[in-house]
Amino acid sequence: MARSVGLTRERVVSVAAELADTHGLDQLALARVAARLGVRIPSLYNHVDGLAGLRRELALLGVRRLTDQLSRAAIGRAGDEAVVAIAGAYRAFVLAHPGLYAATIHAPDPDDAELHAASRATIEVVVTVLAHFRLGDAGTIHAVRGLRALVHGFATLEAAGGFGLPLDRDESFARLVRAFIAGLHTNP
Amino acid sequence: MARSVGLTRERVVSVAAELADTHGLDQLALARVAARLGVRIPSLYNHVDGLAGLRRELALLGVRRLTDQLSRAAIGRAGDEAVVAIAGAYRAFVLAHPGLYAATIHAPDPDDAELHAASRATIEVVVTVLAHFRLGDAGTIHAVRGLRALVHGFATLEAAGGFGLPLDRDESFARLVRAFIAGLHTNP
DNA sequence: ATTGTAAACTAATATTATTAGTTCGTCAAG
DNA sequence: CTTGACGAACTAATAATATTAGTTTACAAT
Repeated sequence: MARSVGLTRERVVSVAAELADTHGLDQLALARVAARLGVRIPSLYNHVDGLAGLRRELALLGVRRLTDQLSRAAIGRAGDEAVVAIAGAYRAFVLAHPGLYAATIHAPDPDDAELHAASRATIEVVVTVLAHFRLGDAGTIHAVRGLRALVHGFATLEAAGGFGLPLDRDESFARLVRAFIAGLHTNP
Repeated sequence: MARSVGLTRERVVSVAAELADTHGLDQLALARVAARLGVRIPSLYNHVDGLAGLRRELALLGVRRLTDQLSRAAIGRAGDEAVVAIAGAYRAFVLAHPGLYAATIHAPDPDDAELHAASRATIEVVVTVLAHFRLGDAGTIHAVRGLRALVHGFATLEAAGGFGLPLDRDESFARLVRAFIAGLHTNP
């Protein structure tokens, strides 16, 4: 029996992310992760601090990947176009990785500096994009909150199957983002 | 030992709703419900179909209470004022009953006619309020989705502690809703 | 009085997470 | 080479949970 099977924290977290995306974050269990890796449950504790620790790792991974996607979407764009791009990228990320994204939402440990820094990096991207609208410090924060709320709300409802009627969801989303952008221009 | 302790489905669901609101829906366990009611776990099965059934009951209760709150908020109001009112009522409901509200989100059983009817009733209130803007059939649905996404997103992020900075959240919300309403007037 | 029903129970099973302690390669120091 | 420390994965045990099966008993209707 191979004593070392090449388990690493990266592999454990990666498999967990896959499972969370396909079966839902609330269905994530160490038992499934271990089974998928061909390993007994306690072995996971050598790489990850239990289920809570694993979920924290997922949150960190999710925030970082989201930041990455938003940054890429904003490259070479500015103003309205950049807002549309990051909104679309955010929505696409939630739909592609619903479990990983869900992990990023739950209120983090206030003492977790690493996770807080990662979250701030995400906000930073949006702040940068919205800075071009010259809304002032407070105005920019209000706008960041609004944009995030709107995209988060749309994407999570969509991922949860919350839009029953057979009407084009892309169109609904585009209209919502357009309306928000219009508001950015008319605000004091 | 009293053989009948006066347990009813209503009491079970009511206690569960309380626990879900205070400790989070994901922390809801039959063990806690039973303990709170001074009863053994299996006794709950006489009134509720296991944990899954209990969560379904919570979803139904949540949707109905939400519809009730939205309806009340819209009474005697129309146009912009009505939109502001139901948006505020929706947000207040999520903040006051985060667990109950969370239960209403998870994708329901497609065969659950009762739950679907209740959901449709909620949508109906919003449709009625937005009908005054004369957006057409499709336009109204897009607007309903947008409003719901925006309020859902803001309130759930807020409830999850997602807005770190010490800037007035009421103001952020008011601006977002105003921008949305402005969009309703300018859209084709 | 009797009998049926329903509510609550005990007991048993399965799944999960967690901790403690064990085994056994591997690798580096002597 | 040998040896000894370390780490990765293990077994075993414990606790919490949900669920099901089968049992008891109060109460109400006949």
